[in-house]
Amino acid sequence: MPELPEVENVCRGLSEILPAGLTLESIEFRRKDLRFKLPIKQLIGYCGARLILVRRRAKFIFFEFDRGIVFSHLGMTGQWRKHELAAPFLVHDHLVLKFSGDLQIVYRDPRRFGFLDCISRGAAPHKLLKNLGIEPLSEEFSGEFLAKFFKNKKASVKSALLDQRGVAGLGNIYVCEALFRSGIRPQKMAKKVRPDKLSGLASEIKKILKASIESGGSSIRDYRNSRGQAGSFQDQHLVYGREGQLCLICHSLIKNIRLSGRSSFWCPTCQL
DNA sequence: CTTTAGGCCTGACGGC
DNA sequence: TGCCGTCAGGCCTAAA
Repeated sequence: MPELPEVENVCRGLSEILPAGLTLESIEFRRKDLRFKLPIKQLIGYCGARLILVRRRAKFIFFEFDRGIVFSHLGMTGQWRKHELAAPFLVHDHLVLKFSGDLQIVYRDPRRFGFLDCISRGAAPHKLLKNLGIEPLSEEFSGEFLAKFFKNKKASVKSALLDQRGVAGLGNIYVCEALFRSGIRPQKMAKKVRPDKLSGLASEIKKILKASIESGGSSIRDYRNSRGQAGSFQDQHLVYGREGQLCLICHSLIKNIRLSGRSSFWCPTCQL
């Protein structure tokens, strides 16, 4: 569900709800597993810890504490929401983090593709984090970076961009949109994309991510920020979810092909 | 090393 | 109304 702009919005919202310096007082486990079994003992070890900040890395949310990091991935349908003290729980409310000052946040996730884990001080790099690629909004992400990453890659440019080991944080929506806006067919072999198109691709990726963050992300179905609000960037999608409709640039019919199991929307005229 | 298929889950939707 | 198949913003794992 949530890609980089959505996760960024969740982190910003959580930072407002949870000011630095709060103490994590307890964790309520309403079930023992999400996508993976929860490391309950280790997580309980964070009770009493002071929160330093909440930030995003790729599509992960990092709760940084004085004694280590608790991190969360939202999968397809995960949400972190502020939870009022006496409020009832909903069926898919799985975890509650209870902080000092009666501030609580709840993790809700119908499909349970999300998960929560932690990395304690001095521990080996976590296997789910150690292969993460660079941030697309960083300085080092550029056409030259893509040229290096795409070199010798026989996979489609679409799959290559979804590979979190290269650029970390993109998902299906923003890859479809960025490829359209830079005029590249999703099914084109990564290594065969003309090098002069790669700086355009990198800059369209940055542009679209920033614009989406500003719009509060894309809410296709489930996504809500930590205050329960939907984003509005779906109104600016040019191809995603528009199969069979007219291209807004050239009026061709937008197509949808499956690439490595994912729907890929594109315009046969605008994308070469 | 690479790429692909299957699997994890629930819920919404369309066709019959 | 209800049942069934399909699909969904992610990504790990095993297999080829």
